[in-house]
Amino acid sequence: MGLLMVLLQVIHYKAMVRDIQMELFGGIIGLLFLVFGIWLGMKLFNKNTSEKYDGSKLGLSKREVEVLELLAQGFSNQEVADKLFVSLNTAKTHISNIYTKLNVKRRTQAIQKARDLALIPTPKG
Amino acid sequence: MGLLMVLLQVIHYKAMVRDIQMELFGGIIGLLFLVFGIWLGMKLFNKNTSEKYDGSKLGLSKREVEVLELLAQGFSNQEVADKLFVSLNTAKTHISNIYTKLNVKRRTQAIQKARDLALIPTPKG
DNA sequence: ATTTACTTCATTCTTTTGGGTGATTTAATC
DNA sequence: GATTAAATCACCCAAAAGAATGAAGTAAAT
Repeated sequence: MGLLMVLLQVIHYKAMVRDIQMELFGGIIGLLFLVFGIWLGMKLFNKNTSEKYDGSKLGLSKREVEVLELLAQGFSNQEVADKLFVSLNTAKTHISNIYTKLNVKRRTQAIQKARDLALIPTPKG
Repeated sequence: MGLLMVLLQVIHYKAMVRDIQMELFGGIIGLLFLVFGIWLGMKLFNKNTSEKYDGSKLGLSKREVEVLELLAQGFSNQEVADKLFVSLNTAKTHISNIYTKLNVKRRTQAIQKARDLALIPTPKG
């Protein structure tokens, strides 16, 4: 009878341990699903947060590519300046240099060319 | 001894049932995390996926869509006017009306929105 | 016939954009 | 230490773009 009691105790103990493991396991699974969900959400609805676009071929600096992306998002010179925390003059200088390097005359053309050269993300993907 | 065997069988059975329930529970939790993750991913990486628009046409006239296409090709107001054989003033009027109807402030935004609404062909596909 | 929508053009005015030049600072490189 | 590339900002000027009007002709629909 004592042996039986011990046996039952052991079974009970193992069940408890498994419960804890189960909770841990469930938590990990949950986390994995969370990560996967975020990744999936990103893929499905992405606007490409961070991917490097190489402007080196055309001598575009990283700052200029940055400006280019803002132009492509439809911002005015002043808005670009604000978003980069620089003066309007600075923004205009960057933009002018971009036009020269891309060999275009207007911002709409610059946006087109930048997209065409894959210097900036495309609207859809 | 027979009673003991039965007892063990019952315990084992209950553990199995609980295992199944656990798996179900874990699956549900996983799904919830998945949904939450997707939602989070959407929130984090989506910048206005789609904006509800009135009708499919938004009240844009044939001529206005024509102007829109030229804008999207990077032409200046004067160039648009020339291509349509109208005066600069007329082109500007059309363009202004387009901005009003599309509810935008700049031509770059108009181009974007027009593409987004598939009012004009996209550069790629 | 009257209304309605579209297209056309004009004027006036303000804002934005673009071109050109030059200067300063900083970081990296030689 | 000198050179170089970036990034920053300023000033001036001209052109383009945009906002807000009004108006006139035309074609289609009611």
